[in-house]
Amino acid sequence: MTTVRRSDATRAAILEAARERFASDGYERATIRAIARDAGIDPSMVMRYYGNKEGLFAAASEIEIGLPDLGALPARHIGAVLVTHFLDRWESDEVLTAMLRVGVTNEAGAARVQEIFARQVGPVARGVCPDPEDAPRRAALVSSQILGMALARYVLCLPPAVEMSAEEIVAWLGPTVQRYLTAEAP
Amino acid sequence: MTTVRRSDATRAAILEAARERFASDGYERATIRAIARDAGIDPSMVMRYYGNKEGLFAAASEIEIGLPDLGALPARHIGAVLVTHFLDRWESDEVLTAMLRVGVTNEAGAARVQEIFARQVGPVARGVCPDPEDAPRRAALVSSQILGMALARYVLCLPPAVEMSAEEIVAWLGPTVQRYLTAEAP
DNA sequence: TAGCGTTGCCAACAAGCGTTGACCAACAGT
DNA sequence: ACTGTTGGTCAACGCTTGTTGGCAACGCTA
Repeated sequence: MTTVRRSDATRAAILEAARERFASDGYERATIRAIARDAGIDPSMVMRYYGNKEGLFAAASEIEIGLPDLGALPARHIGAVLVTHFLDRWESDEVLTAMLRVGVTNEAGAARVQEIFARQVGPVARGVCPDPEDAPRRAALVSSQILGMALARYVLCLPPAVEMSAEEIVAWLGPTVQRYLTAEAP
Repeated sequence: MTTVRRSDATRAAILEAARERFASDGYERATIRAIARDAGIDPSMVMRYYGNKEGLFAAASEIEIGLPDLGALPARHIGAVLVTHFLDRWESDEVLTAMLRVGVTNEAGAARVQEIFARQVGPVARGVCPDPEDAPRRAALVSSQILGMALARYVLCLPPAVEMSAEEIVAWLGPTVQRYLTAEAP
């Protein structure tokens, strides 16, 4: 049983501020002081509730991607569905952007990205690709394209990538992902 | 006329150490003190020769991608050629990895990545895509796939991406890039 | 109303950062 | 041999960082 503590609001405020700062500044430049200021409390509270900076990041990047029911969908459209879903997920909050930014300079962050993508797109690949043995390869290819678009659109902000509509991106990347998943090995 | 200074060796040592540190640690964690230690000199020399940390990074990321003669090649294989070339370039030294790592947390670094990719794959796209007006979009799509693979392989180090051979990667990504460049808009 | 755990602020710590200026040794030109 | 320039070190500066411990106010329970 998990009782409701009086400090739950503060804890949530800290997490929200942390996610924003990690997403926009990366791990090193997102200082505990700035996060505490955003949350309207003292820096020492962050330490009390999350131990240290690493613990704070671990808590802030605790998420569920929540891929939809993969098996029920027609295997023909799996590429477009995957791209759509990740695009939605990326734009719904800042957690994924934070993870990507942190993953580039921080060991724990990289592990987090690795784990999430392996656990989320790995099974999908295993389900639909011709030879289950190279499912990891397929998953990595898919991840490279999805992470690359996220990098270009949300982190580096290449103007054409930012201006494209979600539909356009799905129309372009969908077939790529589809091929990475279902085509015969070249 | 550029005379040869006695300190050129030191300057070069600093640049090499800086590129290594920026590539493996990112902008913030690559400290001037550590770079100077690697180069075997005093931190103050770095300041004397490059002004400040930003100047050092600017000097360390001064590179030429040097795309081969794009027009002379058959437009049918442009995708594979592009992927091969970038893969080579990425593995030949640490400058591109450094730029990618820094570009994620540093404003100037992001601008650098943006500029290099716009100036290098932009013209290629303008030369081969059906409608020159959406060449920037094509270039951004190509960049997203190439940067994404670099991210997965050299920064995040997803195991399958690291283990794939260069030929395999070209065989998979080549057609993608080819399609982004030459296919009719979907 | 007394006691106690919780919530929060404040002040400070040690360490590390980028950066600066004074100072010394070796060289080059006259 | 004298002098100005260059290559380099040393010690320190002001500042920010993550982190810590003490202390005041609050709310609950008896």
